[in-house]
Amino acid sequence: MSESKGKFYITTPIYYPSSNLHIGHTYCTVMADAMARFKRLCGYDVRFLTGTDEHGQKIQTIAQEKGVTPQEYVDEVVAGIKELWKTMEISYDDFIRTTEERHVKRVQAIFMKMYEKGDIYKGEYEGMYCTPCESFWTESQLVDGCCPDCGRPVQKAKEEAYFFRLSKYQDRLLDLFENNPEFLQPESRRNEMISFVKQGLEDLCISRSTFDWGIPVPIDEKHVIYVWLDALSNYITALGYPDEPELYDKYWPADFHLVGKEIVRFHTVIWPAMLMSMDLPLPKHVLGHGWLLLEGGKMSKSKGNVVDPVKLIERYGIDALKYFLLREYTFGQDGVYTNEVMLKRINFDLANDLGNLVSRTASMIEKYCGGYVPEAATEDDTDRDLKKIATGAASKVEEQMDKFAFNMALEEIWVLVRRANKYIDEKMPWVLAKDESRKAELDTCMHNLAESLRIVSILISPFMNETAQKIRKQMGLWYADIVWEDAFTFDMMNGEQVKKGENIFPRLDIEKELEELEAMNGHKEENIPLELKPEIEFDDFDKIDFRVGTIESAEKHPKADKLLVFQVKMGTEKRQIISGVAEHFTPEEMVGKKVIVVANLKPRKLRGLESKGMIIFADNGEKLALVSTDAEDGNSVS
RNA sequence: CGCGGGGUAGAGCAGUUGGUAGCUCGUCGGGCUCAUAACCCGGAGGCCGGAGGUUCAAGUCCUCCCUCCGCAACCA
Repeated sequence: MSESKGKFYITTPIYYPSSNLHIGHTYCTVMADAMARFKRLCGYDVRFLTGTDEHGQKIQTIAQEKGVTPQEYVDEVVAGIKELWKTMEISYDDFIRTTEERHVKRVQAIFMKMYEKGDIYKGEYEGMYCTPCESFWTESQLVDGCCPDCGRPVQKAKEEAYFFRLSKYQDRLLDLFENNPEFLQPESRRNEMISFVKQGLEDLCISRSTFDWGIPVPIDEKHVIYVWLDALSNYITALGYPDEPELYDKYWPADFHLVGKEIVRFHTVIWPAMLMSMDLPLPKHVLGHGWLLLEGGKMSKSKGNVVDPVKLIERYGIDALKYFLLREYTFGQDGVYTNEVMLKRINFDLANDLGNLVSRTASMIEKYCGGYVPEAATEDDTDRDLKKIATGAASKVEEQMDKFAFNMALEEIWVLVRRANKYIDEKMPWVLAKDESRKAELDTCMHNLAESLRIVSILISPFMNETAQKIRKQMGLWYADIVWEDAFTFDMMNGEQVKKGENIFPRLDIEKELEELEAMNGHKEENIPLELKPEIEFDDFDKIDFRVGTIESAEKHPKADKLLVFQVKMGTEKRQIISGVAEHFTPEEMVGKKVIVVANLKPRKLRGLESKGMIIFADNGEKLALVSTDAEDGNSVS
């Protein structure tokens, strides 16, 4: 019985169930899971938390569109997420949902703590308001100057709201970043946050009254608490803070918050400030990991290029996917996902190196030793070298895992796998087997290979539990639990019955798999309804006056990279229209083109220049295309 | 002068505190036959984005420039 080396509390973000999760989410969760399993194996008292962030306007809106209650909607999505984690053997200790009673009441308690501290005050929130939707929007959320939901115009409006004195903690936050370089990694993110805080922090609006799918503000039931305040609290409400603090006392502060780079700001500015306000200890580390990108750029649902982890798991197994994600990418940096990269990893590392090693070892022990692991009887330099690498691997893995360098940790294990393959070639057991006088050497060789695989099975178990078990089964180690310390010791095996089984990772025909994966993506069902904005009346449409225009000249906006300034002729009238298309078109190629213009759009200034109207473009989510016509300019379009 | 990160062999990437430039894949040649056409060895292939500077010594430190990518601003 090994005594605990201390506690280890690790978290993933709680995911927003506005749609199904994609491979980017599983990437983060797989890393957290691997770390949790590793620490448990090393003897830490681990707590691994994940969950879902279920409040907010977006959820409410989606539920409305689907004609269900928000609760019904999130229940369904969350069931799917839990199912996915089960399939992936994610070993979380707790799964928190922000709609759970335990969370709701504790967030209210947290709000009151901050309120009593004097850090929350009532003020006025000013923004763009859409009356029919009862929604506030920021300038940047507006689509064509109108409500992004219903497309109707918005007005400036004020409403009562509660604010958190974030500005008060500016200096302490800066101090945190500058004096505790360990707090936020990687360093590039830390630099970003330092400059962000230096720009000055404004107080944060932490209540909303335009929708009600959230946790009510305890002192004012008309308001619900801002989703980020709600969501960030999960890391301590799940531990029972403040009313049942047993787990809290044991595990807080968190050792690691694992988060995506897009939410680093919330976890390293708002969250610590909240904790400071409550006089609670801060998390020890926040790690911002990178994104998995596709060749075209970011993964997003609207582009329809989301990689579905479930399909990959069904086809290649959970361990292959986990191995690939952890081995291929460097923590903290973005990585590019392609099917080909994944297939190559699986084939070269898992099938060729590890799978084949297990296969050849098992079959030789069966063939040369009657299926039982013999004792070592001799030792030469080659044997010593193998043993050295085998027994030294565990501490190298520990070293890399301390840095969250999953890819390097796995690489260290594969140094051993490759060494063992090489060992076979050096020893040439098939030659030894033909010479009765060299039986001792042959035994040693088989013994050492079995030992190497025993150690490999321990080392990979946090990353690929299923595979570890398969190897142990074939090596006759079914009777023993996996114990980390055993990875430091050689010569533990003697007489185990080896039984060659199925190939643990069958070799893939990459060309063929690529085609089939491609086909799976291409074979979308026919006639899937598009995701559209809410239906409009003919009257709404009729309000728009489309006209044909000829672009007479075009130039870059002097003060903005993304804008082009066009002079457009529409029949008798010439006017200036600005479009955010500089990334897609050069000014030169636009001159002379005939385009469709929304001619009666309210004029607006863009970075100092007036734009009267808007030019229509087609957008596939990635690239814009001209919507052109050969009609005469000035013609109306309807 | 908004903030930040990159540019290293055909591709994808490592290169800690400055000391002979590495890994995986591909490619060419060889070995082996226990094994999943797998495994092992060897070769070719780099002005480490460019130009200056510091140093006995620079991929690594400093300055400037070119270029790509995020964020921010902005996309009527």
